[in-house]
This record gives sequence, structure tokens and C-alpha cells, in this order.
Amino acid sequence: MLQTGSSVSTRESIHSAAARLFRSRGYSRTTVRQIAAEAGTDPALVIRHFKSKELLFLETMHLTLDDEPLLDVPLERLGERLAELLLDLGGSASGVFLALVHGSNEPHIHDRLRDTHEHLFVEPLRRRLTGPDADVRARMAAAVAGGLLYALWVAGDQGLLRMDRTELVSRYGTLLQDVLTPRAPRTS
Amino acid sequence: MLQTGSSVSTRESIHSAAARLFRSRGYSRTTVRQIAAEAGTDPALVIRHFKSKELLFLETMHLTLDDEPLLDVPLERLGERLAELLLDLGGSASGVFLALVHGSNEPHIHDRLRDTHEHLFVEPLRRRLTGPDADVRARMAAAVAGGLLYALWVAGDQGLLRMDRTELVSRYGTLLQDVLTPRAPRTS
DNA sequence: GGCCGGAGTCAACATTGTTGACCGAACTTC
DNA sequence: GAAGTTCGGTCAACAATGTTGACTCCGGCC
Repeated sequence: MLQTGSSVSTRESIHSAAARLFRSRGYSRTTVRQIAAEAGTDPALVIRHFKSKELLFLETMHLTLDDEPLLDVPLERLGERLAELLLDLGGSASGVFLALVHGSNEPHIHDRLRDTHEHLFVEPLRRRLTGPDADVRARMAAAVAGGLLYALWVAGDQGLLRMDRTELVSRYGTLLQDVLTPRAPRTS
Repeated sequence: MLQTGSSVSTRESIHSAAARLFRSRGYSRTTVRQIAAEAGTDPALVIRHFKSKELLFLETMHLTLDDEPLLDVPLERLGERLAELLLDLGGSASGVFLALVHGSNEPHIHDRLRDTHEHLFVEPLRRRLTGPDADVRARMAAAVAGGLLYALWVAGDQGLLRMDRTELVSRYGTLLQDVLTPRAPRTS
């Protein structure tokens, strides 16, 4: 049983090394040989365990959101709560998101990003909404939420990055709130 | 003068072939040899003319927005007009945007994307706004605008993609309008 | 004891971006 | 007009990449 034990542990080493490298350097800039070196094993073994670099990427790059905070909060505070969650999504989560966005030139990674967008943003929001256009509002709010991550992490808008966090939460939160639970149209 | 003539034309061939391929297949999935083949020349010549694949990419992938429509329209219609522009930005422009987003794992391409975001969205909007928080509002509107492109093209939200265009323009337009020229805060 | 299956190692493959050596033609200089 | 220089073009090669196959080794099973 020593062999399977070794197998499991090296497989785990490869997994965590790959996760770390993919998160910090992205898909195209991390090589199989780097992963193997950091896991203390051979490049061929990396492929043997995970079939291909792309499958290893898909196996390691999962992005989930703890959506309980979105279910707890009263509906009229949902926007602000979502903004908070997005801005707290720092560190490793932003690395995964960026890796998915950058890698989504690859068809399978693009599929993964689409699913992630759906599960991470659209579904939790739609669950809280009612009315005939609930789906549309959830998707628009998801687009706005993704826009914040895009501006901060993909485009790297320095003006937003340097903003005071609580002010950004407040402003972007009310903006999201207006999508989720629209006010009456303007009179003027 | 035959040589320089040939040089200019092959350089032009390389340029247009590269632009087409980068737009349709992205940065990582187009090879220098593909570009050379489509331009009817040699891979070495591609590098000789443009120093590297990355510089060739930066030379070809420019994204500009005709911002006159944003300057003409009255301020209270700016949001809707911007939404129209974004959704009309189809075909080749979306290819360039996607190529920049996908390629922005590369530092120089990331710089280009940041500049593009600034020139394409932030600056034209800020020029129309006044008040102490004009810059913040412009950047938030730019984030929301980018969010639409992100949701449609990067994440590929099928629900939004299948929506009626005029309804999407109307809804996302009023949303943008609320960022650009905010209404008074909710009373409740 | 002999066999098997699976983990590990090593060398190789095709493909990638990139470089250097060479070739030929045109323009410059005497 | 001849020699030389410059510049576009071609070819072969390089290192690095993902991936594969052959081979070794070792623990468990008949």
C-alpha cells in the first residue's frame, strides 16, 4: 500500500503546486515543468495523473462563493452586501478569477468561466428575486458585479483601486441595489 | 526601389494577417507560423519586421471608440447612448477586446488593456460630467460598461445574449444613466 | 517463487518563438 | 562600369513547451 500512498501524496503535491502557480502566474505562464519541480516530481507524472495541462487547470481552478451572506441579508440590503462580498474576494479568489478570464481563450476554460459566472453571481441573486423579469435583473446585476471585478482586476483601474473601500462599497452597493430592486422610472 | 516596395507590402500583409488572426483566435492560439503562412512569407521575416510576437500583437490590436456620439447627445441621454454604442461594438471590435482581455496575462498587454479602458470609457465619460465626484462616477460607469462586455463576450451569458437588443439598451442604459447622473438617494 | 499492476524515471517527439548564417538584388561610390 | 554596402528574403538551427513511449522498480497476489 506504500505505492498508492505515495501516489496519493504526489498527486496532492502536484495539485496544490499547480493551484498555487496557476493562481499567481496564470495559465499560459506556468509550465508543466514548473509544476513538477515545485511538487518535487517529474513532468511526465504530472501529465500521467491529470491527462493534460488543461485538465489539471480545470481540476484546480474552482471558484465558489459562500452565498449565505446573500441569503441572510434583507432584500433591500442585498446590493450593498454583494458589493462587500466582491471586494472581500481578495487574494486567492482574485487569482482564480483572473486565471479563468485570461485562460478563457481556451474553449474548455471558457465553459468553466461561464459556469462560474452563472453559479457565482446569477443563481444566488435570482434566488432572492421575484417577478416576471427576475431572471433579467439577476443577469444584469451579475454583469454589473462582474464589471467591478473586471475594472479592478482585469483592467486595473487605478482610480477605483485607490478609492476608499467603504465608499466604494456604498456607491457600488446602491448601484447594484437599483438593478436588483429598481425604483420607479425617473419623472423627468 | 523594388525591395522597399516589397518590404512595405509584405510588412502590410503581415500586419493585416496578424490582425485578422489575433482577432479571431486570440493571442496564445495564433502562431507566428500561421501569420507568416497567411501573409505568404517566412516566420523569420515576421519577427524581423516586428521584433517579437508580442510587439506585433500590440502594434495590431488597437481599440478606439468614436466618441462623438457621446459628446453630441444631451447629458440625460448619455447612458442610453453608451449602451447603444457598446452593443453596436460588434464584430472586429469585440475580437480586439477579447484578445486584449485574454492576452492581458502578459504584462505589456495588460498595460495596453488598462490604457484602452481609460481612453475608451473613462475619459469620454468624465469629459461630460461635472462636480467633485465626476471622476469617481466616470470610473464606476466605465466599470459598469465593461461589465456588459464582460458578461456578453467574456463570460458569454446566454440569457443576456438572447435578450431583445432594444430592451437591453433601454435597461442597461438607464442603469448607466443612474451612475452618470445619480438620482437622489432612496427615501426608504 | 513467479507474475502483475502501477508509480517513477528518462529520453524522445512535434510545435512554439526566436536567432544567425547565407543569398541575391538594388543602390552608392569611385 | 566595377566594387561594396545595404536590405529583404530563405533556410536551418536553437531552447523551451506539452506530451508520449519505453523502461525500471517495487509491493501485493496466485
